[in-house]
Amino acid sequence: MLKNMNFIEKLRETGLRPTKQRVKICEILFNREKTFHFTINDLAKKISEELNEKISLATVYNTVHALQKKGYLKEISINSDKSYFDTNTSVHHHFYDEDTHQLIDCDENEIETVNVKKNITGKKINSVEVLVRVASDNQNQN
Amino acid sequence: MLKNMNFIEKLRETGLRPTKQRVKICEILFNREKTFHFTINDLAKKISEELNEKISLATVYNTVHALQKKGYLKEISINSDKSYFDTNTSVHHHFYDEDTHQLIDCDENEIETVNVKKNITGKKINSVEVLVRVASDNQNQN
DNA sequence: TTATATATTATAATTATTCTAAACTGTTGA
DNA sequence: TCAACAGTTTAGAATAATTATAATATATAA
Repeated sequence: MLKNMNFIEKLRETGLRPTKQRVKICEILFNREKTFHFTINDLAKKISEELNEKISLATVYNTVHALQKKGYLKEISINSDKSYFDTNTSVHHHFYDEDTHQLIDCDENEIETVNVKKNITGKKINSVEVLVRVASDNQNQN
Repeated sequence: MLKNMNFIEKLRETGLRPTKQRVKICEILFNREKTFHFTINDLAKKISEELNEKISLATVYNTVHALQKKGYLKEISINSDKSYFDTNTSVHHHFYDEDTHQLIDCDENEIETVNVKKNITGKKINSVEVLVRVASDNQNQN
């Protein structure tokens, strides 16, 4: 999805009814310049900040999963304890800052194409993704 | 840790009291040829199969986390819904079979060294790991 | 052997997520 | 326009995974 898109039309095209909750969630997720990495909790917090009427947590889960299933959101696994979603749904690589727990997208040219030599018979490769974990260079860290 | 190691001594050296629960868990985890990928659930099940007396689930969590903190186990994130541990603690790459939910270690030579060009000021790279997702090549899959 | 710190245990508490069933809303077509 | 229907939202219950608690047990050092 894209910034300033007509979300009502886009949702309808996608086969999702454009309810006011869904439209609002789409505005929060996709009306921005940069990709957005978030947990359900982050999103719920943002909704309650930006909205007068609240959206039920169950609806937030439903909508995020619906958007994911339709290919507008992608789940990223970093920790087992948190489920991150990414508005950038292309196959791409990430930096993960272990100090701030921030996730940063890599541009295509920032990591060279990964050469996979192994082959598993009867299986095709769906994706090849790199996670680069970084942390403070400071020696005095804990 | 290594197969057929004296776990009592090894635990003591590591600064962990060699209780009979910990020794038993080490035997299950490390007395094997190949690396072991498991969830806490897998491990708890294996314990109850191989052992007459049971080990409390809290102890299983405590022990796995203690071994992880000491560097004998490594956590692998694939899905948010399951927490996998790996007895291979080196930086290495994985194949994940999306059909069977099996995790497979890559040998060093099976994926070429990943060339990371991006640099984040003040941060050092802790690890660079690749996850290759594979699935059945069959067209008739769901 | 005894004192002490650490570990285990059952159970309770917490957290994230999913389920449920009733109320509500968007869409279709008469 | 409006009725009917399917899809959606909602609060709250249910579930699952994990962590906390506090009493009991054990390993270790003196």
